[in-house]
Amino acid sequence: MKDVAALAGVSLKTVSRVVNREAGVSEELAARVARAAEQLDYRPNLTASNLRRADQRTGTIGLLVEDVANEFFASIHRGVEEVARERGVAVIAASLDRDPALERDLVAAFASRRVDGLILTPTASEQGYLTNELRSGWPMVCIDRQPRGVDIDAVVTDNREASAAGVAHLIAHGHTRIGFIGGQSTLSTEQARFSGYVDAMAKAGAAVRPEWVHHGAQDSDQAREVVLGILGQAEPPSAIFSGQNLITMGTVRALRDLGLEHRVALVGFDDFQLADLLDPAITVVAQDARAIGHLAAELLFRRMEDSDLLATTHVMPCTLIIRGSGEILPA
Amino acid sequence: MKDVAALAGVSLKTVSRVVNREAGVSEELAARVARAAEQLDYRPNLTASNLRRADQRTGTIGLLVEDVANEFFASIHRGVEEVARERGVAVIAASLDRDPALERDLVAAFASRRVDGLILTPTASEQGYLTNELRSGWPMVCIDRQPRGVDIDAVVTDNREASAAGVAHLIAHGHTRIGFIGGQSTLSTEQARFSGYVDAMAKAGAAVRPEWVHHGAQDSDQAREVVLGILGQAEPPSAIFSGQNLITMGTVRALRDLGLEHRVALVGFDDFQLADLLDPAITVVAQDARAIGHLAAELLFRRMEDSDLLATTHVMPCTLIIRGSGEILPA
DNA sequence: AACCGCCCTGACAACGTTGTCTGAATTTCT
DNA sequence: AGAAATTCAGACAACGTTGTCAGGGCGGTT
Repeated sequence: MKDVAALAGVSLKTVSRVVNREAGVSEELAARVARAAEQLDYRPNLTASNLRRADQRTGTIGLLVEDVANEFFASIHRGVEEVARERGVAVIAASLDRDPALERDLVAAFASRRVDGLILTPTASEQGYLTNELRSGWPMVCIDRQPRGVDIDAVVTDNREASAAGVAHLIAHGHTRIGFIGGQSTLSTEQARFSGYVDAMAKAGAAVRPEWVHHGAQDSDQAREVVLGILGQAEPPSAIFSGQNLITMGTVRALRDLGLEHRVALVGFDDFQLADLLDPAITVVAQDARAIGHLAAELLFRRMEDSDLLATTHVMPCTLIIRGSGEILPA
Repeated sequence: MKDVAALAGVSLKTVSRVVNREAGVSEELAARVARAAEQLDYRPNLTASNLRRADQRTGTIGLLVEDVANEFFASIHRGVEEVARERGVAVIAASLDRDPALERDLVAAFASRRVDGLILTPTASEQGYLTNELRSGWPMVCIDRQPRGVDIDAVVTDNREASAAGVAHLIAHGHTRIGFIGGQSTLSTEQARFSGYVDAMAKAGAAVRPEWVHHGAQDSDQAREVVLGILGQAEPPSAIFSGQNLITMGTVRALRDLGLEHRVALVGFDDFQLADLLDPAITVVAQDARAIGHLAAELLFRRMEDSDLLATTHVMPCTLIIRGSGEILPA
């Protein structure tokens, strides 16, 4: 900037004014400065400008998800990006990999970077450590899972009800022997999805058999192993409800391995690409990940403008997509 | 920091020393400062520290891909993140959506943010606009596509050869009537993949029939329409080579629509989830997206340490994954 | 002709941090 | 015991930018 000022023969402040399109610089001078900037290939230093600037905005928001490569979270990322882009805001994203320690580290790292706001997928068992940051007015929105120990805006799905609806769908097709394969059980989503399963089973007077229930599958392969075990029992379930997209994929693989894909019914939580092209096509309870990203970002920006808003929890609708696997009748 | 210094009864510089774990502060004093920082919930301001710091590093790198929600690019993102995380570096990612203007805007935005380096998926027809940035020593690595008009490190696949191998696989199974469905033809990858198709066809003495070739499919749905048109011709091809993952999915849908999925052979470029569970399972020429991300990030960091390195192009291996759809014999 | 006000422009301090240098206290050496 | 070396701490300027304020020129009004 100093060089530009020298070349244009003006003061630093005038260059600053031109760069920021502030009023009160004669056109002629502005053109001269612009030419000089062009010539020197000048790029304003946003980090320095934020340091001094009144609003202290870095034009950056943070996004912490479980895994940027998981299509559910990648779609959320995309949704967030679309809203941020309209405002010229950049998105720093990172994956938490279900590691509670990483959650705190990355939150601290983002705080150091002074991101203007944070969209967080709660991973640790509770988020009390955020109290100070919140009190200082750092805008924050949680997605997918309800935060614990703090009062933050959240965009979630009614996992319990959606899960119950999925299980009820199986029951409506005559199943009572229904297994449940869930992910990491410390996550509120998993707990809620299991509760929904229990609710639906209870309502139908069906027994929840512990040997048909598994918690803590970490990935597709583990889920596959678990399902193989469950279906290998003397009295296997006639249908399975799976708690997450990767688990559903593992379940599909297990059913294929056993040649049971047309005999055992399956409803999965979360949609995934090509679910409709499998044979049978997979019936799922689907969340609209991109919409979740949109809403979370909108809420975050709203909160950045007005920090006094009350924290509210937004429940996103979930839809049951009927495709075939969930309509297989019991033998 | 001022407050921490006051509370601990030391100077600013001493706090700085403790925060940065510089040698030369007595343990006792360091503990006192640490306590004060803890008490005030102090978070160092990384942007301010970068301003003054000698190396001028922001601890941030930029990643520009076509779409963060596309599983190929999401996996690259993940690979980049893994390498960056080891170094405490954050990744700002954004989607270009094949928009050349956006490419320039986002590069400028990242330059303003002073990201330490940039990983770019070239989208515009040429990257000459980067010359100045490069001369100033801004580390940069291109992925997926060869940049044009500038000399930059690149991590690419030998699309031409890989594509030729895929087509040759179809030819080896007796096909000579092979269609090609490609994406946006301004991209070097698309051109190379088409060239590979032409190579393989020529080598086998098979005719490239323009009515079996389509360029510029933008997404899965468009690809589906195109394939429906091509297979509806009086003399349709007996096999299809598709140039990209979304196009392959669209092609699969079209084949299903026509009930031809077991009659018309298909080999796709790029792997995708569940390709092995479709019926038939889809034979693909696969790139290892995560490995591409790893390598690109490694190269970027290497270049950040030593800016005099010669720009080199790294060609990643590609593997033909045989699953069924590519082994369907012509009628 | 003197005054007022407006329009431009620039000087200067400040943002939160770190690099450099200086100095005081302590230890080690002769 | 005195000199030299070492350790630890702080004062100050600087990073690249913007907010504040002061001032110079110019046109219009009385």
